[in-house]
Amino acid sequence: MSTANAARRPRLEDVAAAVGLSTASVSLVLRGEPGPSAATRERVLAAAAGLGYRPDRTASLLARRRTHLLGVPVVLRDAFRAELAEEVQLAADARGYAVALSAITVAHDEERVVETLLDLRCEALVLLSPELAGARLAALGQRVPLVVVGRHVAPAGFDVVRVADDEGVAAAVAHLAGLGHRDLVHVDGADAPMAADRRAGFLAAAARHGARARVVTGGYTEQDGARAARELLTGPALPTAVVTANDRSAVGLLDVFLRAGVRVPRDVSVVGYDDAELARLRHVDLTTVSQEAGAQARAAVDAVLQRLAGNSTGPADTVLAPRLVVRGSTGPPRPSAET
Amino acid sequence: MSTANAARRPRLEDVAAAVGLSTASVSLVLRGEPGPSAATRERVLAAAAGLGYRPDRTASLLARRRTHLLGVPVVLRDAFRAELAEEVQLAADARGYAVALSAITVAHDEERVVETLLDLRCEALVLLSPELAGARLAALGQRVPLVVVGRHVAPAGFDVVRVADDEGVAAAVAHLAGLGHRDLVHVDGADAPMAADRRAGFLAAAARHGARARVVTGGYTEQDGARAARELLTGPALPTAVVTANDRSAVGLLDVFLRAGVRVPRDVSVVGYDDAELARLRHVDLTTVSQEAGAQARAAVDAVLQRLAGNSTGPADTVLAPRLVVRGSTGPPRPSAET
DNA sequence: TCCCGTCTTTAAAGCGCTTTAACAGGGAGT
DNA sequence: ACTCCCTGTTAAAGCGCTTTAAAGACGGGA
Repeated sequence: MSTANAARRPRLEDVAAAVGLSTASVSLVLRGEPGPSAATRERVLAAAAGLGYRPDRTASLLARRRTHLLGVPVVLRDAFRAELAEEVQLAADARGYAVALSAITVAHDEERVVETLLDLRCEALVLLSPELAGARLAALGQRVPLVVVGRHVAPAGFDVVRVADDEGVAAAVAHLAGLGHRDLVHVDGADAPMAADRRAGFLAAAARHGARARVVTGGYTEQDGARAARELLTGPALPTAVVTANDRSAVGLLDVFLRAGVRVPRDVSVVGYDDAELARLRHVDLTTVSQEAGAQARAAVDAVLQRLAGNSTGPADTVLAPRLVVRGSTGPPRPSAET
Repeated sequence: MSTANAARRPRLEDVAAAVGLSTASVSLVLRGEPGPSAATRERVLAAAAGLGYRPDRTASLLARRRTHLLGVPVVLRDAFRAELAEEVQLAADARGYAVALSAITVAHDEERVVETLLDLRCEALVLLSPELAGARLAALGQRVPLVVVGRHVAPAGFDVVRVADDEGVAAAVAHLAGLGHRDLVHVDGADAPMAADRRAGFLAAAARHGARARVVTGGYTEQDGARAARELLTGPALPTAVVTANDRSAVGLLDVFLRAGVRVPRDVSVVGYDDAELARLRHVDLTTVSQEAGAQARAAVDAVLQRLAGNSTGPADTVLAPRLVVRGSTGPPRPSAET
């Protein structure tokens, strides 16, 4: 207890003093860099543990101009994107990167959150279905390694990872057609990202299967699905099956159907999109198209780390295959409802 | 273009050179500290803007041993806590603090997330309904300013902000009793945080109103509510009203009820808890008890900043008043179901 | 004219870590 | 015995900013 006996956080220097070495050696040992001998390593590690030493990330980062931090703006209210963010954190973790999340809110739009994240010195950004205009994305891509997930946009100075949404919806339609459905409705995602792909996939697939196909304007929230459901209920005749633009919309739609006495899947089959956690809930038990959140997250992290390492061979558009997950919300159409 | 014409990020020194001042002055100006004259300020600001200068947070933090960062572990899958996190970010923002979120996942338990956040040099932590044992919380509170939100735990080296859950449930019961309900069920939160308070509040209030009161084991997820609903449906007689431990549970319960042909609120009234976003959805339209997320978040941020400033007058337990939000899921009991 | 107080500005010493270049101290080779 | 080359270790110079103690500038009162 020389001068300061206040419980100061131990520094590298303290560890060095404890073992009678220089801070340089200790630094090497602690980071597992080659150089120090086995005996030295052991002593240092023991001393560090004894002192309860934890490196000061800030200082370390300042010194090496690296942060090993990935920035991810999140919309906390969107369950699927939150799930995706979680997967990104998992994937980043496995590669030795930490993730800083920052919430997009009314007071903090996407642009501002990006700045916050950059101020935290994130080395790269992972944007989940960003709403930023293409030009803004390109500009941002100039500044920092970037990967855009879940949006069909031409890669320009950044990478894109997404799922072939048209195929996903096509698989859903094929499934319904296989069950005998001939009158399909798509509650679309209006002008949201990927909505166009899903809509096009629906129309093309329905045509291919010779089914009657209608599109109702929807959106990506439960509200939107509920609204579409009310529209369908007041319309002339219910279709035998509905494919929504995402699971949240499907849940809203289901809810309104149930309240109206429409049984699922007896009266109407419903297919969602995303395979979000809520689709997996036993009481919802929604047939849906999996976006393979884990795979997308891993691909995104890999892409951005490649770019960070400078091994990026030009902007890449990675398109993963979706996967139909059949659950209890789909079944054969009611005989009376056919033709 | 002397040596490095690579687009290096401008430093404080560059700004200083541009205006012919020292870095010290520039630093003062940029932080709005008193000292520099108005004329100087203007010149510096102009130069900084011209160069597109952005301070290096890492270096700044290293130098002043402050980060102005609040750490918040989040469970992204829990919509209400995510909403709370969002409110915390808003509140922190208003007070000049940034928020670092880190996701609690299967691979990253609460304890580990806390370490991650501390490594990022968060100055204080805001824990939203943490699951850590009381002793661990106390230990953590020794290390770093801490506030626990939404958990009824004795403050010990940290502050607690919560809502009077027993009162909230009591208000719900009073509302139902006022409508004429005499046969109530509480689908509780099992052993989750605050569940005991809500359960006790329910029993006490029901007794006060002379209503028949039953408690069914539930939990905080849709699954739990759905399970409880199935249990009620197979039981002897449905109650005329159900109070759940939270909104998610209520939604699961509603869903199962609807599928079983039970109409809400005609056959059964349902009250949730939290006033999460999903309760507000038009098609759910759930009567619920607001936890005043915004107020809790603000109180939490204030408490932890006080503690950080050292003005904390001992551990505080701030208990806010809940507020009943009446929506469409409650109504008078069916005449036939009375008595 | 000189001294002093007020208002600005700055030199320089860190913050805690990384990294580079250089330096001991031994064998091995000649 | 001498040089060469390892291997292991370290002194010292930063990283980009903040902060402190002190120096300048300037005007007013004695």
